[in-house]
Amino acid sequence: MKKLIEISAPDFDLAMTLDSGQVFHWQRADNGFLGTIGDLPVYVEQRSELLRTKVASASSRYPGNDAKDAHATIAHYFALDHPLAEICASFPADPIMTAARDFCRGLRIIRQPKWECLATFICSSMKQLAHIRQISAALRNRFGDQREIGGRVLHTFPPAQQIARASEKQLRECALGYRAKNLRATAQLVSSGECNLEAWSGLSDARLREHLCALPGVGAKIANCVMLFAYDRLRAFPIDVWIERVLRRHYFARRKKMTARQLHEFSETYFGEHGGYAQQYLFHHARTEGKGSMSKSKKKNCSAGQVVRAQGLG
DNA sequence: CTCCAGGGATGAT
DNA sequence: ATCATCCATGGA
Repeated sequence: MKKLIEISAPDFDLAMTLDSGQVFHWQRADNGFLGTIGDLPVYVEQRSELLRTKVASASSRYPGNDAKDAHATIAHYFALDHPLAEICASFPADPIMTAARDFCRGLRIIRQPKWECLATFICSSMKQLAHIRQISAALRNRFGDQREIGGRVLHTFPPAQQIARASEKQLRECALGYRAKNLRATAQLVSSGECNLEAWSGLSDARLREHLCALPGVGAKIANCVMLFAYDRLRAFPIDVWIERVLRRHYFARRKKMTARQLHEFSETYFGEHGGYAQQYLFHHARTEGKGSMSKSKKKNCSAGQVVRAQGLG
């Protein structure tokens, strides 16, 4: 049996959110998406400002059921409580940011389970989205628990304990390559209790980043992704090659010799208290715009005209 | 500071 | 069918 739950979701674009490179396991099904939220298998589709969701009912994980619990779980996961209008209003008003903001209307930074997010982004290093999806699916299928919904089988993301006792060879069979060692080592730190991801919620941004960067396979970029996508640190500003390109091309077109350090300092101050949202919008816009008819050379010519003036920053 | 391994999908020829 | 390109971390 399934339970149908409707959730009011104004100012939300489900498909864009799930396709913006922050989460990698949702699969299209019927008119919506199938995936897990922690232990809970979920089907979700969007009808304008309404989410129609189905969850397996009478599950042992939801004793006494409650659609109410599932409703809260789903609304929290998709961060429907983030004040999107305020967040967008806090962005700097330059042309690049404004274009990204208009393009990404309804895109939200979701709240992922901490271990799942950390593990997935350790696997993401030097990989493209399509490939990260495959790694995530392979790990789930091999090490996760089965959950059934609507006659389909999904898999939960395997707990740290499960990854910790897998062999490096088994992990490499999930196409992890050199990341297998890092993922396994981090899983062991987490499952042993030496690193308590939940307890880190209480740390300041700077301390949290330090703790994350101390884990094998985690550098500044991945630490910022985990802070943004799992710890609700909306200021965290991950800089990958796409964002670096955006910054150099549009914000520093005239200054050739910006070091990575200078770019970090600029992005931390310039984009403000919701810099992570700004980053996600710039990222998704840059990756998605003109996918289709426009050739590369045309794209280049197009964007060359839109250089943001230095504005006395940095 | 610079250089580079690493590996599989995806795009170009 | 082969070749080039994409990419974060960590160590030399």
